[in-house]
Amino acid sequence: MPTSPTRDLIIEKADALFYEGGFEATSFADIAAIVGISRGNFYHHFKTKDEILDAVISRRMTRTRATLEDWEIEDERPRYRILSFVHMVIANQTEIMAFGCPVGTLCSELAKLDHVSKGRAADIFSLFRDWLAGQFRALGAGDRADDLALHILGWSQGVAVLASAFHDEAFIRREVIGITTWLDSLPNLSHHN
Amino acid sequence: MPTSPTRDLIIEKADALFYEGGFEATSFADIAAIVGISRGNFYHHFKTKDEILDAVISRRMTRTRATLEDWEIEDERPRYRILSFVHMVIANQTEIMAFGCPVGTLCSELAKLDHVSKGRAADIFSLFRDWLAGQFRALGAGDRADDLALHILGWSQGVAVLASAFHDEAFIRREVIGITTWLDSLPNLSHHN
DNA sequence: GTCTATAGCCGGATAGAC
DNA sequence: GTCTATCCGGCTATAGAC
Repeated sequence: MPTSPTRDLIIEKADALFYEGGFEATSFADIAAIVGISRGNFYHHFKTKDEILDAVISRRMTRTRATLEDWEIEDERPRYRILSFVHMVIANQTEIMAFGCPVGTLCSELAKLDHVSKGRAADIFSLFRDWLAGQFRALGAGDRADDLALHILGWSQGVAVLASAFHDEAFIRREVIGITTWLDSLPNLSHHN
Repeated sequence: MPTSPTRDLIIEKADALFYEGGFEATSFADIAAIVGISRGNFYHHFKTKDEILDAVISRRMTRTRATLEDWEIEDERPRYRILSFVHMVIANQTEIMAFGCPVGTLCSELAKLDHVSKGRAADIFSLFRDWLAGQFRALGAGDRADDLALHILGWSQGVAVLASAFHDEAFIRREVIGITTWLDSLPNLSHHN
């Protein structure tokens, strides 16, 4: 896969525009205008709009992996690693209240479009899911680890959807406290990690 | 507001198409084709696409109110009324796994489009929210009633998002059991209603 | 690698006959 | 109330000059 500064800039700007305005509603002209190139030049880098989407998803996958690694480096205790995930909804609350979760809303849109890349979008969710399951396993959750991972992933998605619909910061904070309490109350898991 | 069989049919079909394919991705031609009328005739009933969206949201509001009334008639015990809400995600699991929640996905899309009707879409959520809060008040939740309503609404939204991303029926069932258990474990609430 | 110009299509919206 | 015909604009995508 070729790489160039212009290409990278296109992907970066497209990523933001797809998040803020949706994939379908974002046109080549929109991206070209923000990047500062002509529409014609665009096609030197990407032949179709789907190719850009693919590159955007790949970018998000790479960045997600990097974030997960950062969280692992920041704290070796699984409980705090999981809380790093949970606190994302507070760290990004302004964007979430405006545009929802970038992963959840992309999956929802691509599902309705029945787009070929809808599975790849869900793969971003899987990165979080598998990583969270790993942390729950480290906490001694055993076979329940994946269920717990899915549960906390879904919880955060619900927070994002309602935060966007109601623009309610207090709700976000309450739910984050709720998740933290839930985490500490899990039976048979160590409360000291 | 005028009413006619054709107009009603347009709204009904548009409602389904907006849900299954998204608002923006659904064209006048798509709706006209399914309704069985010409595009020109369309404009006799609706002057703009936004007018159709408005009518669709109104239809959903009306139908939601009717559903809430049905749940009240079916059982006078608040706990079972709340469970009627919760079991929607199982009753509609096929559609939810394919297209997500009709309310949540519409709110997400309109938020990104910064559409004038995004607030009206969120009003559908408010119908559920206020009704649920009423049930929690009847359970003796007092000031916490609205928080609990938002919590369970968000929970169901998270289930819908992940059910659609992962197409996982077992996950839906587990979460419904989880909500039921949570409901029964709420402190200071009667467990017999 | 970047540009201009343009093709070709489909979107929403309108006019006017029947 | 329903139709056909049509306009206009924006969209994706292409061709070809520089």
